[in-house]
Amino acid sequence: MLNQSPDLDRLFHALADPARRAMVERLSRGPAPVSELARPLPMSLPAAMQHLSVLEAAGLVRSEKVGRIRQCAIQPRALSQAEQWINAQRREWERRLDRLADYLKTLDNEGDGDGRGD
Amino acid sequence: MLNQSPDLDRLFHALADPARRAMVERLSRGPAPVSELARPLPMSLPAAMQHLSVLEAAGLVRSEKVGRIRQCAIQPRALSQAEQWINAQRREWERRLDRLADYLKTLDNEGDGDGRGD
DNA sequence: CTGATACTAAAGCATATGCTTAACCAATCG
DNA sequence: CGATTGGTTAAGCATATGCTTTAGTATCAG
Repeated sequence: MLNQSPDLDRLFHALADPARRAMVERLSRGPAPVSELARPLPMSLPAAMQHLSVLEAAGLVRSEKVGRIRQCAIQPRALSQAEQWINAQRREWERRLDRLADYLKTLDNEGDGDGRGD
Repeated sequence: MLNQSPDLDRLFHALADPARRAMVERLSRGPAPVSELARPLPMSLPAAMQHLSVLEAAGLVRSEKVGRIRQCAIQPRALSQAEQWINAQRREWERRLDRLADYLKTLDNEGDGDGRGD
């Protein structure tokens, strides 16, 4: 029954850390080298690199080495995958609320002594 | 500089596990008792309870004990908080792409010998 | 009452995560 | 050339996570 989705696992896990979200937020404003992503973070450069590799593994960031600096850029598609899952859930419970409303309306039409289905 | 958001931390972390997403997917279709959430999962009931408490801590699920069963229901607001963060990022990089397009257009209007700013 | 059901609480444990420091490599600067 | 900058790798370690089993506590059915 378990709808296995290693993609979503990696994606949400990558977004679950403030340092990694800060990197994504920075990259949403345009490409940047590793050291610029790392500078505002309260940790060593190697630690920041590890966060970056989590983002790359999740497909959220792509990077390319030019000279001795590594330019990083956001990969918008990955983010929309997460959004799609969330939207799917919302559609589902909205559908359910609609059905519930219909049902209550039906009760309202049929019986008139007691409209409470609680 | 780090935009601290323990809410988003908990939220995305809660969604980063297939068992927990399966619970959310089930609850999107309507309320359910703990044991029904746990049944399809390849783990013991206590393990499932721990996942459930992660979902509750993230505000994704609310539960109430009635008699000896605990009824669980999804809490749609939490999900939209995650969605909002994702949307904010998208707006940001779309804005950036727009600015970039404008800039390129400007170059196209001004100079006509060489339109490459690369 | 007795026993089954549904959940809960606690202890223990294997593995994963998130950092650190130290050492290293490659590109650029003086 | 040697020194500096930007990045990378590896080892080590403290803590967190994700389960397990065991042992409960209420609730409800008969």
